[in-house]
Amino acid sequence: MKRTGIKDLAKLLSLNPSTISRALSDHPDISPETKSRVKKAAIEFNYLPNLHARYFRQKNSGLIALILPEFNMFFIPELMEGINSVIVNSGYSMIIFFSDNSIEREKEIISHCLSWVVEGVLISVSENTFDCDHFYVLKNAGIPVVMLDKVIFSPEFTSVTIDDKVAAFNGTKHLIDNDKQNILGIFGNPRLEITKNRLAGFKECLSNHHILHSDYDIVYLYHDFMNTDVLEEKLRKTPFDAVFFMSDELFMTVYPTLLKLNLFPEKTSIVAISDGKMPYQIYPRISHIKHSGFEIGKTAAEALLRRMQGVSEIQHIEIETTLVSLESVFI
Amino acid sequence: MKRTGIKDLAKLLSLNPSTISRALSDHPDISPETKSRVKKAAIEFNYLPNLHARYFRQKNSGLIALILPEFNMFFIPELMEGINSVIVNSGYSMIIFFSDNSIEREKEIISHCLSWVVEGVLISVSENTFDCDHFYVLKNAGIPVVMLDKVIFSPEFTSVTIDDKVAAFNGTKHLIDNDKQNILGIFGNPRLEITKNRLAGFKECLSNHHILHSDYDIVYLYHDFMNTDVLEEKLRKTPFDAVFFMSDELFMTVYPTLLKLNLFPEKTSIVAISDGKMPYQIYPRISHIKHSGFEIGKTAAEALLRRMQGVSEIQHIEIETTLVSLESVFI
DNA sequence: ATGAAAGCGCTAACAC
DNA sequence: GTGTTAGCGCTTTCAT
Repeated sequence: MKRTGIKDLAKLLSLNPSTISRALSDHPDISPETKSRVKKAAIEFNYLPNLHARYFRQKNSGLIALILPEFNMFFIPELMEGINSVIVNSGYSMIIFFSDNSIEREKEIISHCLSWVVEGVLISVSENTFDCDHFYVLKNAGIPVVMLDKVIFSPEFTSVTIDDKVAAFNGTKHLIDNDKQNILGIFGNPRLEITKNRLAGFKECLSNHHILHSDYDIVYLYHDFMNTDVLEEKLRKTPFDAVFFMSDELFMTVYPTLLKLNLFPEKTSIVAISDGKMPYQIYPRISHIKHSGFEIGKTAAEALLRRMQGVSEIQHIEIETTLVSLESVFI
Repeated sequence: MKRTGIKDLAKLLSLNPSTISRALSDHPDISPETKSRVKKAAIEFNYLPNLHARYFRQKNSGLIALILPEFNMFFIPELMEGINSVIVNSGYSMIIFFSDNSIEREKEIISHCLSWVVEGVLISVSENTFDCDHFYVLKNAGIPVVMLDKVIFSPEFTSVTIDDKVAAFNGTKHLIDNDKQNILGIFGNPRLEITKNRLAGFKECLSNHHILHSDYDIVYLYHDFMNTDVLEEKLRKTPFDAVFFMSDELFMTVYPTLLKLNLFPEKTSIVAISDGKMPYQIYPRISHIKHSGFEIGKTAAEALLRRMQGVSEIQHIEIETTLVSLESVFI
């Protein structure tokens, strides 16, 4: 069964296709009576616009691309929910790609976005992305880009993150306030902006409290450097009384080791920067610096829509985090 | 800067647009030399096809729609990863929608899919969807539909789930095998196929082991019936020695209550049907029936591609689950 | 092996 | 307030 198009409606109502088109899009020129006739017929004959034809003609696409590096269970769903909450009523649809943490894949996807004539791009960059060079094709094509969560700072592109440095500072401070002195910091890929900033907050807090380097240590765990054996060795040898995790994922990676060594909860206090779900899924619950994936997604999508509407200022937006202190530092 | 189109390349190489088009798509008529000239120029001048124009002309779209009911952190990322793993090399792109568990939203989205001329639909139905009537517009338009995870059984549409009944049976059996007799079953929306089947497996196992109704109980927790107070009352009054959860989400909802009442881990054994991540995020770990969201997504996407390629048989595929027994029933 | 020309469904500039 | 017409970028039939 062939689907009804504007032409078909035009024939049925003895009107010109352009009149149908205008009536359906509430063009002021068209008389109310014609409009209602057309709309009635459209419903009766199940008319649905062909968006490819429309967007092709209009030289846009109604599409917003979301590019994600991976399938992170802690963050992605909330992030997407936030994005969706603003996109759903904007008339845009969301086309989604996964870069699998590969910069090459990321470049391919960006080409694909151009082929799709997307009108805006939300991207959380891959672990192996260290500059924004490959975004310029988008910029040059007039397609706004907003980075979120995993970002590269650049004066040319808007980004939305949490207040990484403050978050790490406050988390570390919470440990110190609870009389912890030997602190182990667990961080991700040190080349990422997100890691640099959280690390800076961590270190600044320690130095503000006159905690010397001999009394803290840092381990980087990421990708091909998931060497938990080394970490285990370290945990066995050094009597850390607290561990700071820069993320949920890292905590979850190390958590089994902490249990295995009987360090948690008795001997070691823990603080993590977290989306606020994980801390309630373990026992005992842990204090954490709560950040909201939903807020990041929402804010980024709003910023993108603004840029798509022509607002040209580049911003770096930081979403505030809050300390959630559960009874004691580790309960 | 105007983007290079086929016409531009044609002018540059003094060839006809149609020759360019054919060369780029490796048409056998075109001479190898012409092909390489064209391809070289395409790269040099950053030619990227306009997919709207192409698909519009070809009367298809290169799009597969994914319709999800909600943002479930336990399942969605794995599911998407499975789907993505097959779609990524198929030349199709994924356009994603969330129904927010509303049947009206679901219908709107289906219209939208038609407007987008999507070539296939993967759908996990909303909690308020009880039949497949609204899928017929897709079927009539020749667009294959594959349901996954949350499905409605229908002879007209393919579906992919886990072996719900067997999974629930085996989970329950594991509790009984560990000498548990007073079992509480926690289930979701009883109108959903998924709940019916898991419930059937649960009950069948109990009846096979001659456990009478006085020795087990069932609580439904879903959506607007998240009455954990009632559940807490029940847990307080009845000395259950085991709880069966039909899903990760339900477990996570009730887990705090179990801790609060000091029932877990000493007094109560737990089994859940789970994606296999959650059990390692709590302490102590729990035995579970492991199902793979990745497998479901992958299998559903494969089935969809097959149907898109013209294979017409409707199937109901069940993905096998396995019991993961952790040391004892609750460790 | 290449060119010419039509047309996918829709919108918008221009008539009247 | 409605009709006429052209054309978005691409593919494809038909012609050469």
